[in-house]
Amino acid sequence: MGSRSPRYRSRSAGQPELGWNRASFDSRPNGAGVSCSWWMEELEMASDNLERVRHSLGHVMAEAVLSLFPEAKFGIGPDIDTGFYYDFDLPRALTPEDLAEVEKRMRAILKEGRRFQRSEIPRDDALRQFADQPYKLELIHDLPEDEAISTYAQGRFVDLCRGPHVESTKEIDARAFKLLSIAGAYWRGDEKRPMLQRIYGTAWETKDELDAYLKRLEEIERRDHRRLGRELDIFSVDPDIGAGLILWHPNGATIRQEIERFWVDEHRKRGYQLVYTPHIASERIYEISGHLETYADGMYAPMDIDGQPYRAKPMNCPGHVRIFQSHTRSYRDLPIRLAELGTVYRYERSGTLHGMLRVRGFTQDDSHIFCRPDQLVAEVNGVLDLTFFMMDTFGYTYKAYLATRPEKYIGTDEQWEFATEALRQVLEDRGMEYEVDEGGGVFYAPKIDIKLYDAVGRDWQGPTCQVDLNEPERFDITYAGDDGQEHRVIMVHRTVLGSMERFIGGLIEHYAGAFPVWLAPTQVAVIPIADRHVEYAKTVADGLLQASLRVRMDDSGDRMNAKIRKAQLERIPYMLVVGDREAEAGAVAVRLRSGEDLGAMPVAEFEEMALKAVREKAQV
RNA sequence: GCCACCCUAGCUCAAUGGCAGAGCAGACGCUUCGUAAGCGCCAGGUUAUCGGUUCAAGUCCGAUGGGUGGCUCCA
Repeated sequence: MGSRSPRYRSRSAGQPELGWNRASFDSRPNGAGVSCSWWMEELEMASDNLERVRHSLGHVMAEAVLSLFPEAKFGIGPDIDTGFYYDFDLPRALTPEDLAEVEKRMRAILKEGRRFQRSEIPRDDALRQFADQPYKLELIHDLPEDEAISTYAQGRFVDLCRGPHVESTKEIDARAFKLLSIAGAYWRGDEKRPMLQRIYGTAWETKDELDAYLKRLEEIERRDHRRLGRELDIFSVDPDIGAGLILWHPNGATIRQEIERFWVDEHRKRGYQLVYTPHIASERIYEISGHLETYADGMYAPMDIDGQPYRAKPMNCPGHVRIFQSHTRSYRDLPIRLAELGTVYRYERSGTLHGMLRVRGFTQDDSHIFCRPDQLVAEVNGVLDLTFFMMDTFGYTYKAYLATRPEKYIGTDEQWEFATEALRQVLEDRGMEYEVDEGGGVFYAPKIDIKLYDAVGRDWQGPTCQVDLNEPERFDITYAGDDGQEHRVIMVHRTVLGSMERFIGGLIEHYAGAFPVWLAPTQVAVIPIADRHVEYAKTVADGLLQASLRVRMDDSGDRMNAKIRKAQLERIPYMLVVGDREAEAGAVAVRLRSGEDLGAMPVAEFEEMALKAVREKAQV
């Protein structure tokens, strides 16, 4: 693909973008019983009133902080999806104890039943009134000359603010908010400017809603892929290997191999050709591609090979382009779809690294489709077919966005028009609901982005499909048309999973560690009740192993109950308990990780059932 | 990278500046058990690393590495 990767909105960044969810959560580790997302609706229903409550609480918090720190300087304090925050410049760092004290003072203020009073004041008065508040002064200076400047007063405390607010603090349920965390935040998001201290709070209409939200945060913590990754022995990160570099343990490697196998099969079926490209390349290729110009910050320093600078590969596209260009291509050859599970290395600032979700080396499921203009619509359609098929398989729901030309862009208006319309046509023809993300494209490409919603209703940046307007020019990629002339190739970049690291990290949370049978590192645990059953258990396990099931037989000295508990904690889909009765009958007693007891059945019957679940990639 | 905080056994956590401990996991022994933890015993540590203050540092100070929550940025 081109010089910039698709925009990703990290769900791990910022306060979790979560709404309140009615679904009750099962605290057991298999995560059974978590139902899907009402939360989006809940968010949309979040009334104007709730926004006013949240914003008003921001002011109340500001007053509480001021009473604690008379020298406090104020930044901004808006309401957000789940509450509010306010940025302060304070003489010292805040501690968790301060948070408790601020919260206490807020409750006292709420109790007083303050009225919020709006005033519109002349600019000069505003400048005078906030003379000792440099950040507020800056905000005032940036307001248009003709715009009225308004302030809100709640008793003695006055803040520059557009509003609106509740009438009185009596409208706020003092039990329905909570201060959550302290974080650094640059003034106006600019890292060259001072770093302020931000206090995040969450606020709801009622205490029940607050409790539901806090419970939801706990559920999300239980699903955290870093925690489950360690507990389920899926991956680790070792400081001596390096931050942001993932070690895939056998369990993680099994999951990854199954997904990669699935991915390879589906791509072959759909006419993709698989390729491999090297992990390092001469700098020359990145001069041609333009990455050295536009992506240098994301690339590692050059290494010297025989006096020539080489770089770790940050993108797969140049290699794919060169494979395409290794022959002259005729219009009859197109489309050519090159795909690679291509490992790339990109510099990420240390503070942004996060488990498997944000790393410095990762494997993209990358593909570049080289086609003629008249093939573009069909190709994009094919990409979406594949995309939705795979996302359905993993049980994600999704929403499509058409991202159009941004302010800064390269290429001609005609190119943008052509490419954007092709994408739009595909979405229209499919009768899909989609939103237009005006100006949300990358500088070299319009694109279709798919946002995924997981089992607890969180959104993730998912598949993306871009019509690259940069590299065909830079590399001068052409084919011979039926007129014997050279024509410019259309190049589609697309990824379905994104990267194996991020996708599987997300899957861990989506499934809460309880992978469907086809992905489960161990699919079957055979549990002999007493030592005399071990021999029979071995026979059963061997048989299933020969049938290509991933089986483990537990011949430890533990009691059956303990063996079951261990298997449960590992989220093993099937537990086969074998005792005298089963050995006698050539049967196994099947327990599912949901706790359901299917009773005894012949081994052959179980084998068939399990293989069917694998084959169908059943969501159990 | 920046701000704040954190780093004690594989994991989760104790220990006023004064003898480094527990539970789980692990090894071993006993128990042979019918759907989520049987009992006992043993082992496990240069308290992330390096340096400093102190009679004495897990504890106080500094640096480095790593992590957490954010900011910024992204697959």
